Amino acid sequence: MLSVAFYSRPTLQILEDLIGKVLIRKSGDGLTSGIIVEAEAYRGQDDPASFASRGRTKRSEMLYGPPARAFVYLTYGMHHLFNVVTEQEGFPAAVLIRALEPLEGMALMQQRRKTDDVLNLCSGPAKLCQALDIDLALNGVSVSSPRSPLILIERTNEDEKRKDLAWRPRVGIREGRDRLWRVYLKGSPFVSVK
DNA sequence: TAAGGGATATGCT
DNA sequence: GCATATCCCTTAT
Repeated sequence: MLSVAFYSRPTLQILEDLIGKVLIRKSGDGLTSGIIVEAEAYRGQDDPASFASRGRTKRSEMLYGPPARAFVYLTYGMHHLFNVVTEQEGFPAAVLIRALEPLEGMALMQQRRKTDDVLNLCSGPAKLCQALDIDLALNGVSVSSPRSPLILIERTNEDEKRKDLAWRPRVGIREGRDRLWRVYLKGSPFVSVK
């Protein structure tokens, strides 16, 4: 499992390192997991895309907290977004997980997403929250505790065997209009933005 | 391409 | 208080 130290480093470094890691969600109705193929960084009050750019408010408070905690919020009134808090307590920063390659619990994901299309299960920040049943109830939970319902780990050999990936993790960097720090796994069909 | 929907922050009164 | 604009999206068209 990725340690607190992993999340205490500079956010852009963490951002890149998270590509290829596995996000695991344990819930009452089963286990679901996926390989991170796209993510995006928000760091500091000077980042105009970050909640923190508009000061320390109730909504941005989690960003200022200690690293290795989940920051979940609702956007557009209906979609949950999942971030991992990074850097030292007091410095507002996080990485938004934007897309996963589904790994385990495929049937459960299909049921929650109401589709059988594997490419449509986790190819977006709100889609993956729906597929993994991530909502506000998980806001603030640790992602580096063995007992947590939400953890991140290195890919294991078992995963490699199961997936037999054709591509190797190579990170691409996308510079959007105002989102400068988005990375994705090159060649993956599971990224959210084509 | 647009509509759907709720929480948040801001700017009034 | 209340009104309004905005928000890191998805689905259906």
